[in-house]
Formats: sequence, C-alpha cells, structure tokens
Amino acid sequence: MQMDDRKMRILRAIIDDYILTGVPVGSRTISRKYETNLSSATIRNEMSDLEELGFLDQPHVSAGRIPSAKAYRLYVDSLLQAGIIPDDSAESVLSHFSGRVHQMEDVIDHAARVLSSLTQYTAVVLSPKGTEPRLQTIQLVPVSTGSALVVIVTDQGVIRDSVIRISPEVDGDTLYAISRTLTQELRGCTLTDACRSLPELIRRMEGNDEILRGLYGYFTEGQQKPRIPHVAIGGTSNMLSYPEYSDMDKARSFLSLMETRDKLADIIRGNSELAFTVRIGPETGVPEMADCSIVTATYSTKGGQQGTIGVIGPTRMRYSRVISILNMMGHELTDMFTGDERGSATDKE
Amino acid sequence: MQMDDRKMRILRAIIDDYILTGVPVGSRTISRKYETNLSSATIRNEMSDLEELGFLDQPHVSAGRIPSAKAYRLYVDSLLQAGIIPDDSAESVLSHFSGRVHQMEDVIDHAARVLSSLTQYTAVVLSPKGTEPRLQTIQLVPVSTGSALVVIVTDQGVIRDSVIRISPEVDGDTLYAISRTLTQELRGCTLTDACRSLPELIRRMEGNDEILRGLYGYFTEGQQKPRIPHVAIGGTSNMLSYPEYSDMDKARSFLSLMETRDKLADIIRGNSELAFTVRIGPETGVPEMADCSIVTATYSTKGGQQGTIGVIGPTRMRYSRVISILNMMGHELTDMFTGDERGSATDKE
DNA sequence: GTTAGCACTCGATGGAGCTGAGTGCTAACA
DNA sequence: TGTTAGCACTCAGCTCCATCGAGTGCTAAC
Repeated sequence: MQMDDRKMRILRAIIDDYILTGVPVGSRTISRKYETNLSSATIRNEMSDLEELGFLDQPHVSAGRIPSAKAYRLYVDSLLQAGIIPDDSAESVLSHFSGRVHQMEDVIDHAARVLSSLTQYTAVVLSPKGTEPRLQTIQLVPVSTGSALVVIVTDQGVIRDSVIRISPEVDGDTLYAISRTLTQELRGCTLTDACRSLPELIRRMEGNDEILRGLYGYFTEGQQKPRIPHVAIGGTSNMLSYPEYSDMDKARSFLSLMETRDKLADIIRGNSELAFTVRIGPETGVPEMADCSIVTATYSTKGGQQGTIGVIGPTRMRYSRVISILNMMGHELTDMFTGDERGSATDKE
Repeated sequence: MQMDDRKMRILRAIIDDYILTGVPVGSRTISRKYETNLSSATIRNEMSDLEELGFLDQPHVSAGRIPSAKAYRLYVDSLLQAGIIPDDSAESVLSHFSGRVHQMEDVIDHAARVLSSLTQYTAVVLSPKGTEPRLQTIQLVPVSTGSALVVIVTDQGVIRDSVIRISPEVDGDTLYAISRTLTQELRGCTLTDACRSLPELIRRMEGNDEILRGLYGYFTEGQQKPRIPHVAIGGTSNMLSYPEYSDMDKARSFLSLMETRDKLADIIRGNSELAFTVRIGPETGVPEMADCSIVTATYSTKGGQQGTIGVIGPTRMRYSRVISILNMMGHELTDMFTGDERGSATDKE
C-alpha cells in the first residue's frame, strides 16, 4: 500500500484540524468539514491505512487520530517545497521595527518579544556568531586613577569592553599614544594573532609594560572564554497556554531549560547552517522537548555573521504561519544589520 | 481578648508548620508536635481565639487553620526584631563568588542565579540606581569611516556607549582632540548640565559642528529615555514547584509578569529606601502576586548608588532563611562593588 | 483553666453507571 | 472494486453517591 493523492489530502486535513483544535480528529469531522463527498466510513478506511503507514497515531481505540512526527515532517516538507506563503497577519512584523532602535542587544530583545507576541509561542533570538572578528581600533580610556577602559572595535562592529588596572601615574595623553601604537600594530589581526604579537610588542614599547601586560591578560582570557552570545527569550509563558503543557512537571522542566541560556543557545543554533530548520518532536534531540517543535531561521550582518531566530511551540504548531513570520523577521533583521542607510543596528542618526 | 505568650507560641508553631508543609494545620498536629503538654482541645480553643483576632483563616470549616497575612506580618516583624539569625545553609553564598567576574551585568545575572538556587524561589536583582551620574571622561573612538563610538565614563563607573554618525573625513587624531576638549569642558557636569552647555560649546568649536550635533542628539535622547536598569531574573521555574501555583492561569499570569522587566523592576524596587523590605501578599499591591511575598534587600556601590536584590515566593515563605540569605548576598555584592582591592565588579586584575 | 468526648462538617477518594464520540468490521450497493 | 450503511464494541469523561477521615465546636466533667 502506498500514499495516493486522496490519502495525502486526508492527512493534510487531519493535521490542519489537529493544529487548530488540539483534540484527536475523528473520521466524521473530516467527512463533514473537509471531504464532504466522502462518507465517514471511507475516511475511516483511509485513516486505517494512514495509521499503518505510520502517519497517524491513536491515543486509545475509541478516540480519533493524531498526526505522528512523521506526518508533520511530510506536512512541513510539502509546505517548504511549495514555497513560503506569506501569512497576511505576518505583515505587521514590519511595523514593529519602525521606532528607532540602537544597540544590537536592544534589537535582539525586541525581536524576541515581537516574535513571541506574533506567534503566541516562545521565541528565542541569538546574536550573530561568525568568523573570528578582526581588530580595527583599540582605545584606552581613563576611568579613574589606576584603571582604564579598553574599547575594542572590530570589523564586525562588535565592541567588547572591559576595565583593566593601570599604573596610577599614566595620564590620558599617554594612554592615547599607546592606543595609537596598538591600533597601528594590531589592526587587521584576529584576537589570536594579537595574543601572539603582544609579547613582541611589549618588548618594543618599554616603559609601558604594565599596561600592556594587563592588556595581554585581557586578550588571552577573552580568548579562552569567548563572549557568550546574547540570548533573548520572549513569551515563555505562552507555552503554558497549550494543553500539551498542562502537566506541571513538564512545564517546569521546559521553563528551567529556558533559564539555562547557553544550553538553549546550543539547541536553537543546532548544528546546521541552513537558512531554515524545522525540527519536530524527537528530532530536536532534547528530551524536555519531546513534544515541541523548533523552527529556526537565520539573519546576517554586514560582517557576514549569522544570527539565529527561532520559535519553540508544541508539535501541533501553526507551521506555515510561523515559517512565514520567521522568514519576514529574518529579512527584517538582515536589512537592519546590513545597515542600509536608514539605520544599522549600532548606528544612530 | 488579647494576645498572650502562649497564643504567640501557638501562632508561631502554626506558621512554622504551614511554611514547612503547605497544608492547613490542625489542632492535633500542634498538640503533638509543638505543645506536647497541651491537649488538642486546648489548642482548639486558642486557635479559635487567634482566628477571632484575625491571625488565622479557615479555608473551610472542617479543615485546619492557615496563617493570615496579618500573622505573617507579626511573624516577620518578630523575626526582624530578633535580629537576623544567620542560617547555616546560607554560608555557601560566599563560595559562589569566588570565581572571577568582570562586567557588572555578569555579576548581577550570576547573583540572580545563585539567589534562586539557594532559596528555591524566584530571585530578581536590579542594577544600581542612584543620583544622577557626573561626567568624567568623554571619548570618541573611530569605528568605521563615518561613524564613531561614544564612550562616556561617569563618577559611578557607569559606561554608556553608542555609535554616532560623523563626517567621513574626520580622522582619529581629530576625534581625540575633540574628546579632550569635551572632557575638559564637561567634566563634573551631569547629563542635564551637559545638554545645556552643549549649544554654547558647539558655537565655540566651529568646524566640528557635525560631530557635536550628533553628540547633542545623543545626550538629549539618553536623557529623556534613561537607560533602563538591568534586571536579572533567576529561578522563575521554581515557582511552579509550589502547590500555590498549580493553577495554570495563575502560573501564567505570574510568568508573564516576570517577562515585563520594567514593571517587575518597579515592583521589586518598591517605593521605600529601606535596607530590608518584606511585603506579604496584598502588601505587594500587585494582583498577580496576591499570594506571594516579596523580600528585598539593597546593596550599594562605590558611587553610593543603591541596587536592589529580591526574592519572590509564596506567602508561606521560609522568611528567616530568605532574609538571612538576602542579607549575606547584599553584603557580598556591596563588598564587590565598593571594590576592596580584590576586585570591584568592573575591574580586572 | 484544661480535658475528654461526641456530634457534625466537608473535602477527597473511589466505584458504578451513563453518555457520546469514535472505531472496526461486515454486508450490500453501484 | 471502491463506497457506503449499519451495527457492535470500546473507552474517556462525566455525574452520582457512598465512604472516609481530618478537623472543628460545644458541652460537661475534672
């Protein structure tokens, strides 16, 4: 036995209905709402076939059918194959970014909030991560006597800053001079390179040993502990609205997973570089998410880095809508970060 | 009728037991576990009195008694009056900060996590907020042709940064010169003052109009939209462990409250300047927290700013433990931020 | 003032019975 | 051969009801 067109139509109807209602779908429902020219008995036969093919599950014998992960997979694949159909209600993504936003982290937080409120699921937005950034400018700014702020500008516009301890007698002008030299010497290097050249530099610039040594420590440390990417989460409470999570223990384990940002980041980022990912139930590989699906998309920045946006919802997610919204949001963010004139994220007019 | 010593003891026993178990406490329980030389009947009489005095509630006639908000208030007041008794298990706060931590935000995030895992409740940590900061250094760092990063150092060590647009032909040295002048002119001013003096400055420093105007826009904007304080939350999922929140709707409204950081910050900060606050149930003034209590403490930084740390739990909270932990954590953070030599938060060795 | 005893209340628990949605199967029909 | 009507069967969910037990309030005796 194999799939034919009618089976496919019926399966689709079952999935659509189940996504909408969340209750097992019976043969009569399909016969009345979707395939009006077929009797429920016929549908029953077809459903029985679909179950045998592994597309449908039956919670218990006298209940309707629910789609299996395999069914969702088929459904989503056919959706993606058909191309992303813009969801009318997703249009409003655009308007959400009309206000001025400045810092990248603000944009990311905002995006997570918008994404969750549009989808009514839980949204996660990860800051971009890409090739190792190259130094562009290094500047030491006096903070108080004895300490200075290190500002590092890279080609990716990523700015890392931290305070280092310096000898109290160094004044602002000296710091500037050092900054100039450093910038000249290290421009274009990666952090790894910089670590390698620093001992050499330190030898050459005698007298300012102390500052440079502090800097050296800063670099090496920053290297082994790469700045954890910013993770913004929105709408965790949305998850509790779905009967799938009316079980407290499940809800709690889900929520505590949401709290461990780094783990979450790994899960969302996954291991693929694809523009779109849909992982359904067990495909997520996370036990806590056995009946969740994760849909992700990417956005990119000027520096060619890839950021990830994702939506986590129950397996009976409104995939087409979520995919469409993620798609728009991804484009929106990309536009924003590749900085066409009306405002790259870290820019301000 | 009024309170006497025995009534007080019994009330205390009831509260202790209720905090421990979460189920209404009956007279026999008290008679057996706490006041073994009194019969349950006697306890019943006393309980009846305590109910009349407004210290106990009865969910229904054939259930035990539960403490009222008034009872908790009395309980907490007597706890505070007796001084903060260090809880042995709270000792471990100290060890949690042994690792090196650098950025203030990291410390705050970390504190929230530690606080929630120690108390098993939900923890909130607010970044310090104090008197208006005074400018100390202003530095413009070139980012790419056409844009520069503004680094502002204030007496409170707070560093705000944002990218402004500049004319493409301005080079690093010019930027440094401008930075020097600005620092000289504006050192010691508040942001408000700076806004007032800027037009004057702009007139004097012709030729660099464009940069300064961008800066002016930056200052005024930063002023009307004060940088929202950093809010770290830990252990939201802990709340679901308590039967008080087994009702999904309640849980959801609580969680979505946790998601709106600014609202939450207002609630936690409250309107008092006290070192310790305990707000019980209705005292919180937040409907979603009708059966929560909020315990807060403060910590301070070198600049004399006050930050707030808080724990949110069910009204039947382990007050003495929470207060003791908050107390230690407050001291710990204060030590850290007032920067005794082994490491103020934004410092690095 | 304290206690023993007793009647009473009422939530929780669990079983019996009913209902209705849904299935699988069979036989008849086009 | 595919479709349909009909029927017996299953089973979750609901209501009804009885029982249980934790706890109370009251009274009378110590």
